[in-house]
Amino acid sequence: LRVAVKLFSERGFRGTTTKEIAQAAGVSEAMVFRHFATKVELYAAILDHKACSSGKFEPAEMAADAIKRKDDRAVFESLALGALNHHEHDPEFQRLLLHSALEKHELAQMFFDEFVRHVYEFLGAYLRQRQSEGALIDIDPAIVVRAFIGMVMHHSLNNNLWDPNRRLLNISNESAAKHFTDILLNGIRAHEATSPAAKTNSGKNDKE
Amino acid sequence: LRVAVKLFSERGFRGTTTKEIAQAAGVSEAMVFRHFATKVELYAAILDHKACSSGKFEPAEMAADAIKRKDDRAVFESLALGALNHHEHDPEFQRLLLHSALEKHELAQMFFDEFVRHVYEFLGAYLRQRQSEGALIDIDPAIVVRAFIGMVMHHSLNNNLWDPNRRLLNISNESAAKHFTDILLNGIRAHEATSPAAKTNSGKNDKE
DNA sequence: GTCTATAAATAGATAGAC
DNA sequence: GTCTATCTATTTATAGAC
Repeated sequence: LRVAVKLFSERGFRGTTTKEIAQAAGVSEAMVFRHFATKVELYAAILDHKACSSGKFEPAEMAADAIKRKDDRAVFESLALGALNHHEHDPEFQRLLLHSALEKHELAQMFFDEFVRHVYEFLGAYLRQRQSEGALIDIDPAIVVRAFIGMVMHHSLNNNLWDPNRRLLNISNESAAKHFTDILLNGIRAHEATSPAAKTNSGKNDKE
Repeated sequence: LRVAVKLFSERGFRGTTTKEIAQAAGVSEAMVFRHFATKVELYAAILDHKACSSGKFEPAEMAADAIKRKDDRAVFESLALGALNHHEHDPEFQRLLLHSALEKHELAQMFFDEFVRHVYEFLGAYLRQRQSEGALIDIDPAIVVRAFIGMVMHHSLNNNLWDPNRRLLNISNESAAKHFTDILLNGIRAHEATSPAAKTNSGKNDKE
């Protein structure tokens, strides 16, 4: 049951045997096939369950308050923190999703179509509104969403997959969410605002 | 041979059978075991070869010129474009790497330790230098590297894995590299520079 | 070098007793 | 519900002829 999730997330569908699942669960292999007619049925049930429980992570609701206040920083920071915490609390989900995406299971596509597309539309609409208000520069909102989700997801991927000991970067989710938001909104260039007179004396960077 | 790379990248190690490889290559299964004693030996040879050929993608060299000129934009843009083109030209590599990372093959860890760590040190050093010169804000360089690599890698991952038809975002690698660099360096907020008098009249965002 | 045939182990799945 | 025993197909790997 729960142990099947763990094994599938670690070794993928084809890499996990029904015998291993039964053994790890402390029952006989026959028991597995009592509850699920086939191995794929078991896998589908797991992906289904995970996909549903990930629905709990509702971006629109999490950021609803910040959006009403038009607090760009809070919008992105709360979404990033929510995603990072979600991935840290349930690292199996990301592994399961990656495995099923690589193995081209339909559930991965379903997740993408329903969840990811939703985020793009949702955040894209907000960005368009803020652009029309002159608060944000003129740039394809989809690129902004791609960039921000990239920062967040890649950070989770590093923590869960590549660098679990966090040798390259070891920061709290709060700090990561804050810094990613800072970068997205303000970039990393030293702003002229901090030294107002410097605006014209940096001829090196021709484009501002 | 070449066909084994394709199959392994599509279905992973355990998901690919020696029979399939032989069949796809147009030879008998026995031939596979003539050239490679075991299946893992074949897989290791492939990962080894891919790891080496990815060494061709040398970040330090690609951006050397831009670094000498201290052209931040060119540094990041050239690295991003190089990575995006590399992934587009050889999508199998990213899939192979992900599969081996999920399956915890040592080659994935090796790639991370040697290549990724290298990029962090290399870009981190450059960022530190630019910070000391006052060109960039005071932020942990590792976070900046994580954010930028995140944008680039996640974009490639979307193109190769999640959204190969590019329904959510369909832009050229050149455009993606440019926009990611823009965001990293300047953020997406409308700058006061474009309307100089506006500096104090936006009391909404308390922190600048 | 290449094949057919086959061994040995393991996979998913079922039968039937308790 | 749970088990042991077993079946069938597949998978890795080998033997030996051409």
